[in-house]
Amino acid sequence: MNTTYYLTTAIAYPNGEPHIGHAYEYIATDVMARFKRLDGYDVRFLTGTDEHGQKMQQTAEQEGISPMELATRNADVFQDMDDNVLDVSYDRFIRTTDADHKASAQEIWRRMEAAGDIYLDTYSGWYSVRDERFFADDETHVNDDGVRIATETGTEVTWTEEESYFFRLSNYADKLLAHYQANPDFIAPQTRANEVIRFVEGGLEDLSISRTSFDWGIPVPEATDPALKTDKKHVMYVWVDALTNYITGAGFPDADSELKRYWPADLHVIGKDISRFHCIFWPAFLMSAGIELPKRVMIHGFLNNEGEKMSKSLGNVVHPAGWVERYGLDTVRFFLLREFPFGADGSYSHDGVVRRKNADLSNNLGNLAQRSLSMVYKNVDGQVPQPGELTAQDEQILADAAGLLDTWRTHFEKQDFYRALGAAWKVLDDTNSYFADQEPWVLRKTDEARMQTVLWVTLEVVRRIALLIQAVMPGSATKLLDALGVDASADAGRTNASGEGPRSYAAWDDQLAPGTPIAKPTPVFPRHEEDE
RNA sequence: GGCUGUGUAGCUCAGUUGGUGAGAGCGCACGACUCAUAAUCGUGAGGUCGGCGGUUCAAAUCCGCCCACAGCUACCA
Repeated sequence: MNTTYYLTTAIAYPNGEPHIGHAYEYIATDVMARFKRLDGYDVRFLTGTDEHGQKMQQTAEQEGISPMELATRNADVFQDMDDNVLDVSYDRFIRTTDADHKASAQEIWRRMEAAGDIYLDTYSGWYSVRDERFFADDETHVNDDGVRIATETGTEVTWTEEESYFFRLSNYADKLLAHYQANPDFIAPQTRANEVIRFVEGGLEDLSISRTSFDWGIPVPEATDPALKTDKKHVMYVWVDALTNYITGAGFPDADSELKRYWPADLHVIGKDISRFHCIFWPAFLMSAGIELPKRVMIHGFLNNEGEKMSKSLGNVVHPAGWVERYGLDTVRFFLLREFPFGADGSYSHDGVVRRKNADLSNNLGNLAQRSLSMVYKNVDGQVPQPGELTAQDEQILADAAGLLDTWRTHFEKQDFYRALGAAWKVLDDTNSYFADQEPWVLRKTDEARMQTVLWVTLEVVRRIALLIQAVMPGSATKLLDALGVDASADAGRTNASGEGPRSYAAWDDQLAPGTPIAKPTPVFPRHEEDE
């Protein structure tokens, strides 16, 4: 059995249209999943939607449909984006309304209760009767008439107390800090880890983890401890429910599940807005329930539109489908990972995307493949050339390309797609220099054997690059490998079948065989054309 | 306010434990080539390394202060 690799995206709260920020997270996680599959791991990739909560219930009521109907409609939008727009290779699209998830969430609750970490008390806060929800202190203000109102909705709020179950988060600050210290890669990037650590060092308050004011949620299981009994009907406060999806996806609580081997998760990929929930609440819940902790939480940044936040009011929200239609899926996937470090905020613009597409994809990679394959097609009888004795320059560029897999493995361990791609494109730069320096179009007339060597070396570099970028641009990479005459195997990282065969990383050192037929090449990465 | 971090060529950024005359990519200018998707290759442009002061034989790299910007400062997800 191969080593397992279990990774997840955050589950989306499907109360609106997905935007490019959602796509960013799904694409990055997909690239990670594909890379690991190509590298022979037994991968499980989970994504999905977080469907409970008061807001969903209210929206459904406004629309005159059931919460489940609303949730299904919106979950379908996200799943459709994964399937038909972004080509996300998830293994399961989990919904928090799935039956096995309900059982899972109730079981982790029972275990936290059994650990003595749950008690009954009252939750108090500023409550808006009109909005039927609580507001945090800083979400309210006192208006000119001396009335406290919710800033967001402008409705009056009153100090209200509601029965609620609490989780003894305050007991876990020291344990969490010890865990962070012992596992320096648990939270990345470092700057986010610092924020989390400082926060925990400041002390943790217990957490309200149930509500009675609405019922669109997973029911809190019957208490076993008499002190926890109540007549009121509680549903789980959303974070216990939502976070638990990650273990549901690994078969919890079924001890015999074949999915059990995937836990603990290797990687949770999330946005910076929910780092606290994943780096503090989630590990505390798991510690309480006696479940192993995930190995790493990678926190990515947000995307800005030409330096400005995306917002509906500015009208600059980018929808993934529109981008994919305009630039092409592989360009979008490449751009998002190549343009800025994962973990830092990024800024995108039309010009930026086009620059990457033309300079990196069409010119640097696409044209290198096209010029070398064209020469092979025209001058070597349409088959992979026969290399002769290799010069120091040949050896150098081949060695640089050969080293990329280890470079990628190192960078991917930290989800540093930016540097991984940078390293690959450095080799492409050098290969273009090599090609120009060797002048195979001159050798064609002066030294055909040498020309064949140069072309073979170039094709070998392109083959390795193509193998690597299957993870990032599965469609284009497949075309490239087709053009090189590499036998098809599996599906560019979409499934675990990609871990073997001539297109897997197991075949990294299987050089192109001279004599293999090469078809007449056509450009794999056309330049950007704007239809105006 | 507190905490954390950032501030290096037009743009995006690299710059290990302080030490060859401060770098890359993109964009730009000029030149070369013609196999190739008007692609590619070479050269250049001379940036007080945010500011001031200090430590040192020597600092972008250490210390102090200041300025600017960003993030975090708990229960909407």
